[in-house]
Amino acid sequence: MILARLILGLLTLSPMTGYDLKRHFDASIGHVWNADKAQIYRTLGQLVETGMAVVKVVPQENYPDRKEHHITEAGRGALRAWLGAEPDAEPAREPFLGRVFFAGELERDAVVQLLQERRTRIAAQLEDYREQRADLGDLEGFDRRAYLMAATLERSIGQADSELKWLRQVERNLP
Amino acid sequence: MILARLILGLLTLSPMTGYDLKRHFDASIGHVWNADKAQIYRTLGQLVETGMAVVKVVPQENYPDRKEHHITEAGRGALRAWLGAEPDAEPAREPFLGRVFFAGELERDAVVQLLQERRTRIAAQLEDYREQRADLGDLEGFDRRAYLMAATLERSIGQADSELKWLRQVERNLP
DNA sequence: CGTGCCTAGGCGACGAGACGACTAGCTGGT
DNA sequence: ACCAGCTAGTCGTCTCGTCGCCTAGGCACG
Repeated sequence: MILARLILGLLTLSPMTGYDLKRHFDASIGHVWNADKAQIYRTLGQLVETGMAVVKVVPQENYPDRKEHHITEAGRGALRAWLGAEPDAEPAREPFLGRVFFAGELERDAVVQLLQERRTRIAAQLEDYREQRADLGDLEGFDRRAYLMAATLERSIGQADSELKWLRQVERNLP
Repeated sequence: MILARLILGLLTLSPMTGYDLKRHFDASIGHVWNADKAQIYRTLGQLVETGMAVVKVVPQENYPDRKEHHITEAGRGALRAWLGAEPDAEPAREPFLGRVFFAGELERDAVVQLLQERRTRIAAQLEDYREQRADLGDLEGFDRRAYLMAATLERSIGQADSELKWLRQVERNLP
């Protein structure tokens, strides 16, 4: 369900093919959600079936035809309804914390290694986010739409940043 | 897969029934992972099939029999192997950020409301985590096992805390 | 006396997501 | 000349997780 909403959201930016969508998931909203391409195409099919989007085939030279998916008024309505609706509870799912929770089973060295590997991983991610953020420039003068999109990136940055601090602290104090 | 590991981890603390496990998921590791009870029972079945755990039926007076699941040596080995293994990439999945990302479709007031609702939600969660944390007391003198478990809770607290800060900032600066 | 909740466990169906394979023409590099 | 990679899309299978419903005895409340 959520994937359908995110796709509708992306279609408000511009009409897209499944392929275009996949690239957006890998790039612009990769820090929020990621999707399997098979899943994307299936969901696009459902959106068309339920009248949320319509397909326009655009032939190209030297490349496969583009099946452009355009959002319909019904689709826009459904998107707005979702955005304004009661958010349903998000169950916690933090695989890494799961490891840490039971890492007492390991030797101390192994725990330290676990934490350090995570640290390099998150640091790399943070670096990536910061680059994306830098590409956006100063938020002053952004309209609400652009501001909110950039804000989600800042949240991901803040998140990575606070995890790094936590990791360092745990490493320092680990008995 | 991950659920199997978490269950094995819990079984190292003490033998448990599916029912016991469900309560642990709702309480102690609720901030890390949550699981459907049907899923728990199914996974327990698999663990027994693959020799990771064995069942001991304990009759009770006035209550249904307890099917206690005890972790085996093979189970302990599998758990340690998992804890030490390469963590696989965790795709980002933040439904709320998904909303915010496209919230530009809404009126300004509706966005503010969205942010505020989230804020009360997270604040309540934070309160809950803080209570759990207070129940644990001072970390000084904890062994590694207990320290790491408490550390995951602190991570969840830090996470909620940094989200609250972000929410306030976004509300303030929202164009 | 009935209603609802607690303990304990189970079943079946469904949707979401992950993974891999396959088609097909064009482009760029060695 | 050949292999790799990009654009674009399709299919099938599998696992994971969710949801709802069911059994069944004991307990407390009103």
